Amino acid sequence: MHFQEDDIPPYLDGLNEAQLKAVLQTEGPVMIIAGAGSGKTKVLTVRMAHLIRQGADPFSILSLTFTNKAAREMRSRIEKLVGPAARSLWMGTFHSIFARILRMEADRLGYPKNFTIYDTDDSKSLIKTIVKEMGLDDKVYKPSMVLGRISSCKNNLIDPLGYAENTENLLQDKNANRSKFHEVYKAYAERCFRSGAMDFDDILVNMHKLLRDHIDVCNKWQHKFRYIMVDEYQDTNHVQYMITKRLAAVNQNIAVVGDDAQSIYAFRGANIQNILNFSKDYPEVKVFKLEQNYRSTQHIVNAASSVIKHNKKQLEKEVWTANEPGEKIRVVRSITEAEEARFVAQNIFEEKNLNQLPNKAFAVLYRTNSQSRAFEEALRKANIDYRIYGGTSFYQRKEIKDLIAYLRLVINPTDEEALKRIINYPARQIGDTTVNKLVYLAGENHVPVWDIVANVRQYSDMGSAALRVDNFAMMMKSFMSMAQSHNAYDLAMHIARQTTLLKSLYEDKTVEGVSRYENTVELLNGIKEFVEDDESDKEKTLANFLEEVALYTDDPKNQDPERDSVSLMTIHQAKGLEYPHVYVVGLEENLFPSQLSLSSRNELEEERRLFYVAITRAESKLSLTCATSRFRYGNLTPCEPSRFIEEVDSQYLDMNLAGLKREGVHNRFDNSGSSLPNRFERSYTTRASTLLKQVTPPNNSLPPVDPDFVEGDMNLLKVGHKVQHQRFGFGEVKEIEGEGANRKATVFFDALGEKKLVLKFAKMRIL
DNA sequence: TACTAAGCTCTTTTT
DNA sequence: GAGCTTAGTA
Repeated sequence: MHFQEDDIPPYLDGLNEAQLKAVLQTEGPVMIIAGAGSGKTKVLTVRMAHLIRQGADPFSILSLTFTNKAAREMRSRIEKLVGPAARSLWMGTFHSIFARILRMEADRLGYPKNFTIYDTDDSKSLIKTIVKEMGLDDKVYKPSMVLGRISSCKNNLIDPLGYAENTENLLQDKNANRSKFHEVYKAYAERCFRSGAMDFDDILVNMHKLLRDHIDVCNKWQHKFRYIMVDEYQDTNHVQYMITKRLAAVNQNIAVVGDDAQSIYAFRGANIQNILNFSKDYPEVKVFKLEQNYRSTQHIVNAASSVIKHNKKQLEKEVWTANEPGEKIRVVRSITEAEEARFVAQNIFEEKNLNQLPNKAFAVLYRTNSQSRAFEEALRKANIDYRIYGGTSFYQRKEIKDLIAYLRLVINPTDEEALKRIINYPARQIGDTTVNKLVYLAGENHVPVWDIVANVRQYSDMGSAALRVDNFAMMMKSFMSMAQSHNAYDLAMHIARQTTLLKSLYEDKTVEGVSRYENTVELLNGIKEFVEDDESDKEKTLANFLEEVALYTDDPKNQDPERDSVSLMTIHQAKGLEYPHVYVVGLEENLFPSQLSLSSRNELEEERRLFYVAITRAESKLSLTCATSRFRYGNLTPCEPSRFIEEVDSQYLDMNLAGLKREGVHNRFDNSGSSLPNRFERSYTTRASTLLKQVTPPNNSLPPVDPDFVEGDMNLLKVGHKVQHQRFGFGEVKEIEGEGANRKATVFFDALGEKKLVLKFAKMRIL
């Protein structure tokens, strides 16, 4: 299709040549290799808008993404282009789209329509139960390890039978002293099926099975989806690859978008070969390369290229930008993570005021979720609003999972994990002994545990416990019948009241108790909103709500676009996002690159791609920060700067800005052997009044804390006292100054080695 | 069966 | 440090 100059529809305005070509090539297989910041999302959304404008039925367009955030972003952008028609698109994550299809076709696979989706906790709990039942050593068969192996089997479409038939697998397991693994896998699969439950991987595996084994169903969906688009194709794993290939087999209109330099999900089975081999699968493929970066300054783009070129495996690609050179990348090294966080918070504060920027212009990116703490604290103290993505989400909280377990059981009584969670919560005198018996009977009779619970007396030889189990069953049955006639909110509220869940949380006036109560109320409000939401065309059933809870793992509180806050997230979550100012923090060897990633899979290249993703999030200003020591597992450990800092071409780096210790960064490269540079003899000050919270009861190796000291009277602290500080470990008081609550102690901490770190601190315990 | 204190283990990224 | 398990007690 060709347009005259003045003929170009307005929605195609502002596309460069490569982007326009990629948009207009709507038929046949298309591969778009899109460098970071090259307008990939723009191309995808405009392409969909273009299809719709050309008369394609939105219901015939399937667009798959990896994260909910990406799906949401894309939906809102398309809505701006084509209006409400965007709602009819089949757009979402692999998991949410396939779950939707599987619900329609569940009977074909022998699953109930209301099948449950097990989250990682459910899966691990089930594995733990199975390992216990089989009498295996739970030190060898650790739930996370077992689940990890099961997951990678599923991602490669190896079922329990196929696994057990492969002698190589069995030999490998035997050598690793886990020869029963295949039996655990088999039991796990059977148990999930019996519970009417799919785990995350099952959603993919079963989707594949559905298309493979049911030709009529496969045919239906193949014809339905005339156009298929896959975002982040470099992150697809084998089963995802097989599904999309099959779905596209009839129309062959498949467009994949990706960047091999941003492949960061090998740990969950992503196969970079999928994108590298795309042209082999579709010889007539049209390839478009988007190489102009519109997002970042020259310094950032060039720095990113200078790092990624250390990787061997990559597609040919030259990312460039016409943007300003911009500022150099700042490198900052602090003493501890707390100081690192304070630096970032203060820097955000200054930049904000200097350049009149909103909070949402800033993002702090880290390798692991646990690193968020220090930054939360620093930002809170600086009075800067922030939001944390990921980590323990709202739906992972105990009180939320408890109430949701009731709802899950109502919808799908065969859900074993939900049943086990609540059968004795709140306590109703049904202990482990009874529960184990029920589960055992279920296994004996090859029925779901609920069947036993609902008919205890038929199976019962358990005396008075039977009465209590029966009462529980009666209560659940009343909820189930109520579900027929009431909406999700009324039912949830009824359950929360009837089970005294709400009341007991309300009566708990501890800080945690209050927050648990508030969370539960919030969940109820969330259900109410879901029920009353007219926007979405989805049915307002409880089953749909539970599906959202299981698959939309991001915190609903984080989705308010109006809220002006600094974003804190892992680099994985930052994929596809961009911010004017970015701080990539915790750049220390063994943390980023991660020790585990290097030792278990030797994935330095993937870690480097992750670093590449991190720095290409920044539009104009980028800071790389690290600490010289960090508390890990409760111990203060020295840290070396990440090798990735070294890999950035130094002409793009500014090592002399605020707080930078150039010689600090150089220390590692000097081979001086010491990880703590001399210049860290400096002082810290904290008010004595913060002490109270920090005094903890003595353990057996320490004498009791002086009660007067607990009262906050610093006068008892004398030179020579041995103290313990929560961050810096053990040390000795060298000097005392000031009076009362303002009294300061200068302490030398031995944890920091020969190099003395002098602190003025009151947050400590006397030994 | 329920509750508490002490002891042990594991630390990555996501749907 | 946190989360979980175990042992001991009510």
